[in-house]
Amino acid sequence: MEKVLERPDFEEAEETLREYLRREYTVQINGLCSVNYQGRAKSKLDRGERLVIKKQDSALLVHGPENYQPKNWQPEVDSWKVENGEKLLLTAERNSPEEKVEILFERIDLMTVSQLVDKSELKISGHEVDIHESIEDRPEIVEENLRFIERERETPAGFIDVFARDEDDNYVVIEVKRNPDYNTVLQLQRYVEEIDEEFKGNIRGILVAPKMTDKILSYLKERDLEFVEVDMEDVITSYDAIDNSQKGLSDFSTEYETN
Amino acid sequence: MEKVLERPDFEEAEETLREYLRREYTVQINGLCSVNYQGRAKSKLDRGERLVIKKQDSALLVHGPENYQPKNWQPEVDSWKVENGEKLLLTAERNSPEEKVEILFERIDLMTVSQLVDKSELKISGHEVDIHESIEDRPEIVEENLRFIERERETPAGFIDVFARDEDDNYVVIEVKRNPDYNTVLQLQRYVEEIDEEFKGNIRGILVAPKMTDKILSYLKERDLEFVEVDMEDVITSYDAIDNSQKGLSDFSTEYETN
DNA sequence: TGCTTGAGCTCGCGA
DNA sequence: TCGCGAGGTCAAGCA
Repeated sequence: MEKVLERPDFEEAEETLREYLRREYTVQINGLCSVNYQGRAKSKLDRGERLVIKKQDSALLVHGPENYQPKNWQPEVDSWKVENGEKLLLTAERNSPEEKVEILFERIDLMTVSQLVDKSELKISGHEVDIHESIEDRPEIVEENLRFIERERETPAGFIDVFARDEDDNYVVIEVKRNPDYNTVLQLQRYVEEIDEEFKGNIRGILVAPKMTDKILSYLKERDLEFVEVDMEDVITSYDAIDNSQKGLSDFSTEYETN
Repeated sequence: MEKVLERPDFEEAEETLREYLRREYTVQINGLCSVNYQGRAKSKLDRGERLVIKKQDSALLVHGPENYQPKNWQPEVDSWKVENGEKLLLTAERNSPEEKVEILFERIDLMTVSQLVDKSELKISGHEVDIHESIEDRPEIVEENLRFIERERETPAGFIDVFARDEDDNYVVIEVKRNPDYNTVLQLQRYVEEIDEEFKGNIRGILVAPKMTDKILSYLKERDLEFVEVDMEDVITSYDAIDNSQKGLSDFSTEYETN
């Protein structure tokens, strides 16, 4: 840690901010503050104890004691301002869109400065594209004897995810969605209509998704469309587990229930 | 701050976690760690310096040095586990959906515990509902001599935001969207068709939004639908600005450009 | 509890 | 730079 200041006065806090409120540094501030935002919308947050974080790309987060999401934020700040009077006012502005966050500190409990070094990229599997690749590798996930014709086939209504033929040579339009909704159904319907225009015959439409609700299923049935559930277990690529030098530690562990 | 531990060893860190890894406490950890996630998807994040936050509602955030969003997280953790070996392994699980985040610390630079008190609610204006209320109060924002008939009118295609008549007694279907897209256009079209079924005559469809793109505008025109831009300034309610005991401080201030 | 929808969405990709 | 779509979306509101 570059700096750890407990209960700094505003002079010290101001000075520290002036020095480290640029890129390269991560600044964390625990303190009592109120926050105003104006830009795409407008918000006001009265005094409360919060954790303010300025990241190294000038992202600003104001986290309350609860929730995944911050109460206020700014994805990328263009310019900072520090004003020290009876209270300490930190202003973060950005230009596009034009917006501003003002944080007025009445008390600072802790201010830390650090330079986080993190070159690792998050490797993640289970996105929509991974479903695509899975069914491309193994079309039988969707249906036995399914043959691929084309991927990303263009129609006037947009791009069809997968275009195929089944074992009876029917054309099959496949739409892949991780989180399907009503619009997905309408879109699939439009694709089927387009293909029907082009080829006539018995055109099948299949929605491939890892989960489904009864309501969407009924929308599909109303339109003579089909649903095939894909198991995400089949889709997710396996990574090496965390270094397993930790194995056998379970004896030392204790579980805590949170309420 | 309840505790501020610089460079604690794993014994001390483990002990602190066991004591404070329950609700009511906010725990912040700066350290070198790697993170595995498995649940709705699967991810692996190699070693790097990060800020780990456990909030008072048991939300877990793993923030890297950049970005608004955390690299890994868990919205609400049901059970925690701490294992101390060569490294310190923190496991957070939740039941629905079933998923797990494992954080393996190789070094802890700072660990702090606090209890944030924040009873203030965020007051925010500029949501879609605020646009609704504005045009309900002052229909002339959309068009002169527009008369309001009904809000949330049900049709087989869904609920119409605002149903009205213009000065020539034409029926007007209004769809309000903060962030309009192609689906918005299709939806409006379906509403107009439904109303046309019911009433016949000249049915107008208006999309009311604070912003618009050329593409969506052309979709609208293709379907003989209209667009009215609403100024968010007219929509946003004014709150009291931050306490202005700070006025006149600008002389002391300095601006910093972030690269 | 499950489903639907908006979000100051954010973020990444592609034109 | 803008537009589009996905997200481990989250979170609120309502049935």
